[in-house]
Amino acid sequence: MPLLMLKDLPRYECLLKAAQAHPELDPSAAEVFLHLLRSGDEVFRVVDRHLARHHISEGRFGVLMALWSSAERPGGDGRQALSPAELADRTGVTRATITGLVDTLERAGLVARASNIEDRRMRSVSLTPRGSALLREILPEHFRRMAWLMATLDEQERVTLVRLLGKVMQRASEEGGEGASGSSDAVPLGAAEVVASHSG
Amino acid sequence: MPLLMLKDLPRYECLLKAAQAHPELDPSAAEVFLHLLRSGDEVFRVVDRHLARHHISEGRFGVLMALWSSAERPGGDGRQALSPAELADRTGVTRATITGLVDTLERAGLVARASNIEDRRMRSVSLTPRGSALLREILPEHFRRMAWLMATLDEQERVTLVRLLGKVMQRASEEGGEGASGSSDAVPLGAAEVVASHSG
DNA sequence: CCTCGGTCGTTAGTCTCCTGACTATCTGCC
DNA sequence: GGCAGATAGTCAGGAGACTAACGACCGAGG
Repeated sequence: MPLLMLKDLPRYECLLKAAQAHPELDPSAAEVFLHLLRSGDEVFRVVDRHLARHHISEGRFGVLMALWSSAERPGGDGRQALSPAELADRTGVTRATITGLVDTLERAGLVARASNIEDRRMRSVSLTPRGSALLREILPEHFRRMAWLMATLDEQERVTLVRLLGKVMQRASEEGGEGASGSSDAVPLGAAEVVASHSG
Repeated sequence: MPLLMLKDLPRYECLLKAAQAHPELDPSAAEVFLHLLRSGDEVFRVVDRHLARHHISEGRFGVLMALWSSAERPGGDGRQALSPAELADRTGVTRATITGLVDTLERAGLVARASNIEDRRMRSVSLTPRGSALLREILPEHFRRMAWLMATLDEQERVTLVRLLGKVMQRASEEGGEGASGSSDAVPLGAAEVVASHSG
């Protein structure tokens, strides 16, 4: 995931200049867009550097966290078992990817697979004691890094940031059916109108 | 890059509950962190779906944009040539990765390599007419999508968002030497103190 | 001249993740 | 009972990114 458009963000004046040649370009929108991608990437790297020291990749961590958070639920303390399909759903990757991730984690002794008697297609994945131990070792520092990163923001700023990001995020995901409906190459929805009304 | 921790963000109450068991966990920091990564990912997907229709990946697009933005500079109109090392620097990937990306782009006829007479180690990469044409075809929709995504935010909100993201981004990148200096497994800087003063 | 350190682009090998196709299994309808 | 369709997990192949190492080349020093 390391790599986002241009490394050093263009100055705003450059965006303004580019907008003259490209009427579709909304300079302030572009600025937000670039800042968002860039800061997400930067923040990700900070925690990824930590996880990498334990040979945990983003994907692996996602699986471990999914199992962990399901174990923290009201039920029993050690009953954390999810099917690969559940894991795929919660981590947002395909089932095929989960197979590979679980393979690696299983080889490392961090998770275990078990068969399901009732439905023989299904398998359940659960944290081993070693997997739990690793998480207990990793998470404190992981949490510390999140807190450290956000320490520049006061509570009010955090609330604002979450609210604004939420608006953008919803906008981005609501357009999920764009590839299936609108299709080939045109503007997904009424995007052209929105832009026109905004820039004109 | 699609995949970020847990797909559906935990509710704030869950974070509060988890914080009881893990004193290092700052709930509001974690919420910002998760929103940031998640929204960055979501936003990225929106533009990536568009680029993918033209068989342009994130990395390829980065190279094209670097060449394009260097061509838009004060100099001549068609003189857009950068060395692979320059491209690596601007897009934030290694020179080895650039070799692969340029290979693909060259095979597709979008860029061309040329030798440098003065320094025979160097080669210059430039957009072909076909590459320029593709960009002219792609960019309007690309810009429209950025504008559409941000259309939920008014100018004031955009300014605020850029400012807050800037603070986090700077924080994240200033810690760049963290792996080299602090090293193996401990807290990078005075992170523990920051957290303590924040949560206590 | 010519060697030495540094830089350039490339190659080789590895890793993660994705897409698409495949096999095994369950379920509902005849 | 037996077959169609959906579903679960896996396999195969590919793209992108990294590190480590290489051969080619420049520039400064003896």
